[in-house]
Amino acid sequence: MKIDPRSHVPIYLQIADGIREAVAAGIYSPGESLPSLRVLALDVQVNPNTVQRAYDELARDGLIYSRRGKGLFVAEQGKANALERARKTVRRLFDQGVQAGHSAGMDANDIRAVFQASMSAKEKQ
Amino acid sequence: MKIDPRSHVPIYLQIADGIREAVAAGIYSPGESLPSLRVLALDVQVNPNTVQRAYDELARDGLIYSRRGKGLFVAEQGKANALERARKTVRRLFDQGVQAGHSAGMDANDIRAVFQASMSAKEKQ
Amino acid sequence: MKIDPRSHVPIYLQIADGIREAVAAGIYSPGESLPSLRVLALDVQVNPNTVQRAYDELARDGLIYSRRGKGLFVAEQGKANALERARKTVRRLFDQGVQAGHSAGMDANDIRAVFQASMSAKEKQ
Amino acid sequence: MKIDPRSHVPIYLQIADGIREAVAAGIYSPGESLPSLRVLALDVQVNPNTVQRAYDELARDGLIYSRRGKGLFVAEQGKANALERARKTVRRLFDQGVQAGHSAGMDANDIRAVFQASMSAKEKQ
DNA sequence: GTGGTCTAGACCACA
DNA sequence: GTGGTCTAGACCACG
Repeated sequence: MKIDPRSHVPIYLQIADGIREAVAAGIYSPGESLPSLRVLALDVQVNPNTVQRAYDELARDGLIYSRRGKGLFVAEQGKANALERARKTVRRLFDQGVQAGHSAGMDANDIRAVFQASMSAKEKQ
Repeated sequence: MKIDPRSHVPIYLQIADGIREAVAAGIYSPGESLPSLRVLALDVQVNPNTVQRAYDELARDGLIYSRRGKGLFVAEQGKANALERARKTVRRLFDQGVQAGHSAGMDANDIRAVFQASMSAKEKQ
Repeated sequence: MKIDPRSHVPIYLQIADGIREAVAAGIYSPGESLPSLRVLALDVQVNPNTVQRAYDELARDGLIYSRRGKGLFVAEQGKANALERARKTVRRLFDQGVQAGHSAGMDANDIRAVFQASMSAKEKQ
Repeated sequence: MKIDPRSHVPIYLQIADGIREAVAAGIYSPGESLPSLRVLALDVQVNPNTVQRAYDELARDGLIYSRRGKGLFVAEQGKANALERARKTVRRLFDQGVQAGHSAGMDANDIRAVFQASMSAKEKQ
């Protein structure tokens, strides 16, 4: 997982989003255990409190749950849940972009062109 | 201009973005004067200092300039500047959306479908 | 005289400085009359109050004096006065530049090089 | 850092310039943390908001960056950035001085003499 | 009237 | 503890 400590997006959210995406993409499956607080904290080089906050966020969403003394696990509905949420995130970002372009006087074709450029850039990666 | 005081986006940025879009869309033209600090503050129901910070942001970007005792004016290159910036904002949002979808395991068609939905929703407004 | 309404330097100071330099350079001589408020205001396209403030500034410095009903005149010591002041202004600007360069870790040769560049640029005009 | 509250240069700019020079001179190095808002505010005897505005200025220039909850840090390109900017500041001041002298009828030798005096005065400090 | 700076003090998010 | 935002209200410079 890539963490950018200079980003204005809080680190705990970057971590939570990274895990959400990993679950949605099937990298972690329902029932499977997640990296422990300390392991993940070492991995991404942040304070364990920060990782804790990320896991709290995910638990509140019902994406993961903890079993005392056993660790953290992906919930049964975790993957569907994460996918649904990812789709909403994408939709929200697109809505914002479309709205911003529209407000600035761009027409539908202008906006579509920008989207195509964005898709092409991604495919070339 | 619509301001959402509960948004996580700072009010001063919401105001700055609103003006930027207005300039990009030609609502305010180069050389024209903008609403005074106090007038806009009353209009959007915030403290004049907050409006000033928004105008400050725009002045630093070269979108507007101030003449003490006279008021605030749209810079000559203001419209081009704002359009350019709006385009970049749209592109950044789309890039983020595409990236988020991709990370969550959505394929290009999934992502395109979400974009289409977003465009359709906008057109229906 | 060139006035830049977008400059952060107040217009009345730009006008006062312009006249000071003109007197120092001998464009206006002691005993000679200066353009009237209204004429100068029309010339540089500003409010007569602003020109008045510039003339006030100059009168306080003893560079010019007014004769009621007759107009404004350059004082006897005006040219020497203005030259002395110009020299001080130049010295102050150079002192600031030298100080700024020094504080930023530039050595004497670095600073001299910048000065030479500045002189060369002026000569080429 | 020396702050002159009676100067016409706003306090926040005096602070920003002081930090810029310190970075250019290598007193603070890339990656290193800067004094916290509150500490610096106590140090220079001004309101923390004023210090924040200074840091804001520097962050917008890319000289420093902030990490909420952690502190303020010198950017990787901070030193080069600051040096470049310092050079421009020196050049601007010299240009202004040369221009002022020229407008007042001083010739190149007069102007050079003032510069030499300025350099000598600095060396004697 | 205009914009610009500064203070005091509040509250929030983050680590 | 850190930085970030906002308000209220003061005072100044300018035109």
